[in-house]
Amino acid sequence: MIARVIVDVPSRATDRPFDYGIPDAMSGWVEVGSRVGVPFAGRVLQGFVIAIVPFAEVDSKKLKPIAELLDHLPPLSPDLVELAQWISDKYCCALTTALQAMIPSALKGKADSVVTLAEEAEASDGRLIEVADEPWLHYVRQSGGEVRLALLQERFPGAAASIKAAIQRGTLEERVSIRDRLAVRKVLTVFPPENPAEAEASIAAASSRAAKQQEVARYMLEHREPIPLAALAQALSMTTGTIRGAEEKGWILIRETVQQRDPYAGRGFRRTEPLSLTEGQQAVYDELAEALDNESSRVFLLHGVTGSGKTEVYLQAIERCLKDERQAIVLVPEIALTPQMVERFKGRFGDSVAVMHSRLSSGERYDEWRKIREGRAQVTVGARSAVFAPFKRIGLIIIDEEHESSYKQEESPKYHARDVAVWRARQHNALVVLGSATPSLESFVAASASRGQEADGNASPSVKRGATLLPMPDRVGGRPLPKVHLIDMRDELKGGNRSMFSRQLHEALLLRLERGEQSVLLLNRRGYSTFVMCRSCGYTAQCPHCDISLTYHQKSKALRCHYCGHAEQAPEVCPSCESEHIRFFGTGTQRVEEELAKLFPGIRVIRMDVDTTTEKGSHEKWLTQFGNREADVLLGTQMVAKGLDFPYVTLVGVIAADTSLHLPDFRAAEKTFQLLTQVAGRAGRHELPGEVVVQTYNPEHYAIVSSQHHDYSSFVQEELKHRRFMAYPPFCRLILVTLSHEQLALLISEGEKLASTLRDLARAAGVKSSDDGDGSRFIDILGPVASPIPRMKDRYRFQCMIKYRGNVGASDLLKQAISLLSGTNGQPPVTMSVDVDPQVIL
DNA sequence: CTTCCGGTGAGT
DNA sequence: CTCACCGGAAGG
Repeated sequence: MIARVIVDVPSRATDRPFDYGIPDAMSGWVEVGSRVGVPFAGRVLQGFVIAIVPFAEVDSKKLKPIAELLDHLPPLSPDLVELAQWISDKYCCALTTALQAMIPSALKGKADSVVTLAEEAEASDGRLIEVADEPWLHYVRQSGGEVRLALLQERFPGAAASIKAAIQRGTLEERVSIRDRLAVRKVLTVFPPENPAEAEASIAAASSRAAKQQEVARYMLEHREPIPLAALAQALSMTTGTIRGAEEKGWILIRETVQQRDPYAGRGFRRTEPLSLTEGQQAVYDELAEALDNESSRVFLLHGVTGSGKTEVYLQAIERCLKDERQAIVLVPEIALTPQMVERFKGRFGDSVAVMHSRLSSGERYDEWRKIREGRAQVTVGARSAVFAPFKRIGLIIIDEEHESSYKQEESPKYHARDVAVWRARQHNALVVLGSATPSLESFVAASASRGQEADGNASPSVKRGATLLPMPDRVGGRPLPKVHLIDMRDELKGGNRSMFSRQLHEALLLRLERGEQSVLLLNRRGYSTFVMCRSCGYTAQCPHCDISLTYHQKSKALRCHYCGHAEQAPEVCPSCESEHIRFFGTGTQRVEEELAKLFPGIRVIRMDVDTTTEKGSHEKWLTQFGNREADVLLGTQMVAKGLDFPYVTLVGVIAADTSLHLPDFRAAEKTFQLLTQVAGRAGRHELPGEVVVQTYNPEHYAIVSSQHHDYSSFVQEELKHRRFMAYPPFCRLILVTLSHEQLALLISEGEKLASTLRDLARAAGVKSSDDGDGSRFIDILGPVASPIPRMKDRYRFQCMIKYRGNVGASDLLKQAISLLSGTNGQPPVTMSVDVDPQVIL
């Protein structure tokens, strides 16, 4: 049989299967989804088997055998391979890129050479025959005649030529293989003896000299449970030597065992029982349960206001799914994946939960992944990439806060977890449940269309239909949504208040301090940043490699570029006009913190932003402190808006609601509405009633007014009008192509070429190029224009936007156009990055 | 994306 | 005749 392999070279030329023979020793082990090492262009590369076929496409002379099989259990299953193919097609990326995205990074092996000293090189007296006095040769001999080539090169940097010569001559034999970045963690573990009766007799017969060793043996006979060597030594306060002594006498066993890194080890999760559901929850649950029983793939949009108890519905639906021996995936936005959230799932489903998020080390993530792969977990809670969890039989995929833009991956493969989930669910006849208090317009339109309640008569036919809307309009326990006060900051200024706190917010904060209640303050950070500006000439510090302002880091007193990492010393005087009035504007949150300290002496503030949460576990630490009421105010950026649930929070303040409103992104209003609604939902979730104060300069804007009244549907009506008028999603779809090159002129001409080729192809396919507003199909190619960041890492950037509606084969046209581009004779080629359904247009 | 290979031209 | 360098094609 022949294995068709995708090699790990992410370029267009190699993005196709290559055939390899399966050696007899591996037959039966190599499967679709296996990870293998294969010879390719004179080296060994990692690859994935995507098919096993009886005949090769090339003649057998060219065919080479697979060099090695990298795992016992294939890391991917045939359904994931199929999914990868869909992703590579839909999101225009190399198949290997999609495949790689599905496995933990610990498994991304790189080729590594091991050199062995050939036997002929040694004479009978042990002296080396060929090159006697090379120091590296002695080193190889000392290491048992075998050593990693990389290590040898590292130890003997000057010996490259002589090592190479030795390999060519055959003195050294080179063997190439793929080494994983990380193996399972092994630990020495003590076991009770195989034959307890025999051991017991032997212990009794032993002299009193080995008292300590006898103690070890008796302990193991009594407890019976395997225990890590180090832990036992500590428990009995002795050294491991004593325990090893007991092993030598045959009283106990010491073996290497695979240790599971459990990031949540030693943390007790209080077991919870299903709560009784409210009427609203029950109705939703019933519908999900029935759909689960039908075992056909469906998509539900669970539109529940904040505090309506969506999580309990998820938990019970999962329970139902598990009873049926099917597994469940829960996706949560990265920043909402708080210990609180994890606790709810661990508390209900215990050890059968695997947790996956970016704050785990790569080893921890690998172990959680294996827990799923080996069938020891039935539920996974994780960020975006958990949609690829290697379960065998998925019954349910839940996407909480489905509107979050973090479900879109910004690097290749630029997939949207929501779309991947829908596709994967179809493979498994599983349900997708999209949950949100503020659904994305795309999902909402898809769900309304299927219900026959047209959200808009002209909703695009390209919008996927067939989602079922499940509304949950009431909060659990009949608690009212918090009252939202809009404060017009223009009036504050007129009234002579130049502080960043309105009088009302000031008073509200004071009241919480008096009552000992807590407040959450949100700084809508987009628009603020930490930059340097000269107050006399207006100079701002720019990155020399990217067209972007440098950010100021207070700790290191340095200026840094976010995009390329360039760093320089912060200047003392303006480099342009030599004025001393150069100012460093700190993060917005820093400024707010300072002002709070000034206005409310003794106030305890926890500040959460990129500066204070980069350290591992810091995020968690702050939230625990706040939960323990060790602070009065939790101040932060978007991360304080999501998923937090603290009973003593009765005030939410939004310092400036509109900083995100006027960004040049068609989703600006939607993002603002979502953020305000989410953060308002943090107040008054328990017994104490909540209050929200929103400061704004645009109190009439529909996004702000709708959020004041918690009125999703009027926001949607208004926003859909704008989107339709401007022909933006969900009334069309977008593909953003970014081109970059060192040379501006070449970049522009290549960009023009791409755009005109695309236009020609579209015309030839008979698709009209403008939107008639009647919902019919069209494809429009905009640009090329300079990207929002026109230069990054010394490369200029231009972009084309493809806007289309209906089944026009847009990505096929694009792929065709890219392949038609005639090289750049002599110059390095223009790099192109394709973003299908981009979330951030900025 | 690397590596290989054949072609060229300068150097021994 | 050898060697370094380059550009283009192939990689199973």
